[in-house]
Amino acid sequence: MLKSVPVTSESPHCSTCMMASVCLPTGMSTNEVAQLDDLVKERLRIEKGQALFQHGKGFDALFALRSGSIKTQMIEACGQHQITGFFLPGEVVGLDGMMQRTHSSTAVAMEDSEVCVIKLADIDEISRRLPILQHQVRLLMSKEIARSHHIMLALGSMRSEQRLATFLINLSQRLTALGYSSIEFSMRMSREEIGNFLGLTLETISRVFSRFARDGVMQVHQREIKILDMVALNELVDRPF
Amino acid sequence: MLKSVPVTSESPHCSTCMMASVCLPTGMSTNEVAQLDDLVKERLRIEKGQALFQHGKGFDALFALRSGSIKTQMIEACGQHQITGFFLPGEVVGLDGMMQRTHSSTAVAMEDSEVCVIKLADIDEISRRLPILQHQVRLLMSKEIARSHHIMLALGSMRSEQRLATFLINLSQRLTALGYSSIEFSMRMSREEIGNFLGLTLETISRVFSRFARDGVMQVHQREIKILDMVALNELVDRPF
DNA sequence: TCGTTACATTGACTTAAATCAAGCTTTATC
DNA sequence: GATAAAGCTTGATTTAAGTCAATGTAACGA
Repeated sequence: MLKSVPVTSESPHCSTCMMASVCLPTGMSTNEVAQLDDLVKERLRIEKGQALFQHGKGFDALFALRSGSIKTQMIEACGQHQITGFFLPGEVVGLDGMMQRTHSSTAVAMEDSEVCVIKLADIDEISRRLPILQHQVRLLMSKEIARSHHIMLALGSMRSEQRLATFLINLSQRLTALGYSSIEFSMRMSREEIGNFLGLTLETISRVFSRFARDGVMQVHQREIKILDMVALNELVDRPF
Repeated sequence: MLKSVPVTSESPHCSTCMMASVCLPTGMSTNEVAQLDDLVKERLRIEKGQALFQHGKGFDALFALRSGSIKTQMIEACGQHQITGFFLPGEVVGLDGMMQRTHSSTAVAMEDSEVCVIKLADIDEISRRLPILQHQVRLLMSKEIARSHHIMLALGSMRSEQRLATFLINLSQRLTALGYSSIEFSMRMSREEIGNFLGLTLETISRVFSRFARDGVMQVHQREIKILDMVALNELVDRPF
């Protein structure tokens, strides 16, 4: 199941972590980051398809994704489910359950992944002497709120092409922040997962990809994407019709 | 424009406010609430149709709705807009801009309203001696995240009847918390606003209301609603088809 | 290497909701 | 109290996306 990875002097803390610049410590000074070393006492390895946490279960920690990718989804009693987010390394998962003591969503690994466990109690303790940590958590939460609202905009008022364009632009930007190419990348999610996330069917996603390819906006081969005309892609989103 | 209402001994602080039990201080002890008196130094009156804050503008405070009602909306360059929330008295508006220093949405009064202004600086200062305030803010933010995710579920995977049913059930529950009837109430929003929020047109909203009325689930007369069969309404949401 | 399984594409057809358009209520204004 | 302006309802028609179905392609394990 979830395997714990001991945090020793070899496996680095925030202060020596390569992800620090894109993770929770973004924007903090070297000195401040150095004070975060007690924040992560545990790491977990999650195999592809396994749940990091489950809807309704108790909550006492945030998870910073170190490697791999994770999706979060709402699951209704009747079986219908909605993917609420795809997470990349450096991003923090679990904010929806913060302080309500239960998770409102389920997080599943899309490939073998590794997360840093950030216990709520430790956040409280460390932020007593490092107030900026509190701000950092609030910043993450407000970003998550703004992110959700942007998705609501897409789901509520965009047509299929605009939704997929928005999705790809966002993915491209986040990959760029991680140092990957902004125009050529490999998606970790299936057509079905993209469709579920965007409120469309897998067939519609496939058709829109084909249309984008036919129109010369991008090359598509399964999950490999190469954006040929980023300007056209952006224009699709900007102009309603 | 926005008129400031001076906070004097007559106009009560959190400790004497009638809304305290449903507002930011929910769940705090009498003793703790008593320490919040410096939190609100200003109140604002907003006339119907006016903006409390605008997308892109600077952010330095949260607003607790004291009376009236407010909607928040995302506005895109090309003119398309999406309502992201309707707020009732006791609810806190502005969390999306928290710590990013700019608002990602615009808040507009749906009727003459009054809000308590909670400066970020004051939250930080007071939570130094009252750590529970920090938790309270985190609780509000995590609720807002969970709320957004539930709306994503509705927008992404429900048909029109289910969306409207979900909306009405939620509204009913929030009104109940305020001491109003859960089955008979007056909506402050137009068909167009409901439609925009739920990713549907005003005509579809109107038709679904008519269908609900015809099926004996509720009585509808303009914005006055009387729910006759709450069980049926809930079942609509629970079972997908 | 083959056969199985999972995922992706494409086509034909259906449908839920959008659009267009006309009346109808209610509220606001002179 | 008449008139205008919003907002709501209902009908006819269109359309974007869904559904059903067949085929294609890549990945995986024996």
